[in-house]
Amino acid sequence: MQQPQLDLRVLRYFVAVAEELHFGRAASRLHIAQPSLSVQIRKLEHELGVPLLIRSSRSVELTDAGEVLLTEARRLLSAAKRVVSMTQEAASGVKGTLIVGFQSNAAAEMTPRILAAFKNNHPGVHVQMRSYGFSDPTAGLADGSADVAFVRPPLPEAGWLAMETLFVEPRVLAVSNGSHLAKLSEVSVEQVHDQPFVARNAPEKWRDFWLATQSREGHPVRLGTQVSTVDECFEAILNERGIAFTQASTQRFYDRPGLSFIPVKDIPPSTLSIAWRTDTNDELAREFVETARTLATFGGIPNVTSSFIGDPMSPIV
Amino acid sequence: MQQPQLDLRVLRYFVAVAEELHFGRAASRLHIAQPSLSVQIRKLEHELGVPLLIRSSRSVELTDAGEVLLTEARRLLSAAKRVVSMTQEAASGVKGTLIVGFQSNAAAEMTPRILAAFKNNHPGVHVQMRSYGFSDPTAGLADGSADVAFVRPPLPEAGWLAMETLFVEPRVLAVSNGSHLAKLSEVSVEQVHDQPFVARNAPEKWRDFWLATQSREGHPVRLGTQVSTVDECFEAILNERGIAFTQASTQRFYDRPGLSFIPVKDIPPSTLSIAWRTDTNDELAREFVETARTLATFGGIPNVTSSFIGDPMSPIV
DNA sequence: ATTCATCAATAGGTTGAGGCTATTGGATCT
DNA sequence: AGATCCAATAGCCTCAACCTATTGATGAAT
Repeated sequence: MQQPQLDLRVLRYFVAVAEELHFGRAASRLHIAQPSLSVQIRKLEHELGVPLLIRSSRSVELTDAGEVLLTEARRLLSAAKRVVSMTQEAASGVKGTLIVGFQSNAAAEMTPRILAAFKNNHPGVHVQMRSYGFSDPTAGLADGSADVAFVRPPLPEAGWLAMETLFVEPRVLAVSNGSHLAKLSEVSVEQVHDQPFVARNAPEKWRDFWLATQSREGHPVRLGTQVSTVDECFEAILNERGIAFTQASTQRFYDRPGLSFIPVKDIPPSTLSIAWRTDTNDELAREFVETARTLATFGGIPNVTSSFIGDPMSPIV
Repeated sequence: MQQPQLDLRVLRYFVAVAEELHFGRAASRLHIAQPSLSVQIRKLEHELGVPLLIRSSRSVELTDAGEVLLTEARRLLSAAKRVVSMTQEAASGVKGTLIVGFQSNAAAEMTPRILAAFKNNHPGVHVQMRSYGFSDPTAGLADGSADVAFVRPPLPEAGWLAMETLFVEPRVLAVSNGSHLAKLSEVSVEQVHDQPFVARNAPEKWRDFWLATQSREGHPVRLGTQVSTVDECFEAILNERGIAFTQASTQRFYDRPGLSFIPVKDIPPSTLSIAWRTDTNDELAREFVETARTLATFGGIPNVTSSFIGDPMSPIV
């Protein structure tokens, strides 16, 4: 069976019914007859293969799936409206919108600089940052919900995906202060072979990279809690449900009482890249990448920053 | 004329044409005849009141509006697909998604705590943070693109909007190091009457709050650059295009070489609230608010706490 | 210059999705 | 039991969206 093709009109119908919880009132609000509405809703349920409403001849109520659809339908409908007005605005000269996906601390200290530089060169362009959890290492590129993203390889191979390295930083070990490791000034991977690790709930390749399976010489990993975001990850570590590797910059963004970060001797670093889709030909995305590249090349990462102070951050254009 | 009602099917048609730049090929990809497609696209253009394609008998190309619509249409279509699968998942027991809107530094140091606590109590719920610029002080609540948001009053009055204070913090003055004000350890509003201010590109009430027009005793404001985001704001300040008031926590999140933050004697503080829609009855949003409230009450942040210690910050609603 | 090839637009016919009214049938309240 | 409320069903009708065939415009080739 093929994926059902939603129809916004039907979605509007559904929202009306879900809000009124009464077919008759909803129908009159929509200026159609009640039977037509009943039929449409029934077709919608059939198409989705999911009951959305629990009907009795006395009352109508939403199922759990109905609740979800109500929220999402409203969102989709207002997004649709926005598409219309954005298109109309574009015709009268307004610029566009760029959605920047990221995970955890994005490009660390470089983030605001890149954003500032880009916005400086593109006034009138809306830029929106969106965070993504571990389950999508492409930070929204995969499903098209972001135009450009700060990512950390390895990503799944895909023809439509292009990326460029912005910087590389070491990975460190995050442990709770209660751990006997907390006092060490450095550890090796071997030293933590037997420790339980907090595992990222993510595609295998990416998950394994953060578990550093490559550096364990076949030694199996003891798994602790599964987590989907950085916050959950540190929460788990604080609760002593495991330890984890993370990029060094995390320390500056997520440090909190009870956590220690320890340099690791023999683990490959993490790369922070800027990524985009090659199949969309998005002018704004390209220029964002351009800005990021320039800043990475000449603006450098935190410790290089000082050399950047005398430089008035020359507009890039 | 009423707002045009998009039809996703037509949007798919448009995407096909825009990708192929050829009506015949697009039509065969869509398994319909070329004339039908021509008609539909023409109707779409007419409905939007915007030419999307430049046709000659030899070639087809996109207008600027067409480019925008292509990007947005793709996004909308994949959002629609996601709605379908989310609904279907919901029927088989998976939790939901919560979108948290915010501006600049959200709830400052409290943000990760709230997120961590919420995710801890609701494993399986996807939480996505979305940043918004100054133009929407409701951080996505107004247009339904966020379920719950960290906001800074004053917001426009609206029946569907509810909020609760999480904490209050002083406002400070941000100036470039080059300014003669930079060395002062404190300023009064009167002292900066004649300085040009960076103005937030936002609804009047909000813009005026941040210009502190209330505290200027009728003294008019000299306007500097207009900005839409915090990044732009500080960029403008660095370039000496004006100075600005901002909440104290900004200092800890956006500090960068060249910027100074100065306490202000006689200016009301800024409130950070959690806000949500009352007309959606969103269970997850309610519980997020609950989590935030608990943390604000019992887990307050050290350095901010002092500013509201005397005030038990009675929940509103 | 004339012909040919290509491709979008137009013309005109057909069909089914989505609308309507009238009615049924199940449930609750009196 | 009867009255009332409300969603579902039945059966008809209309028009939007599709089809095929053709036109007309434009660039390339002879």
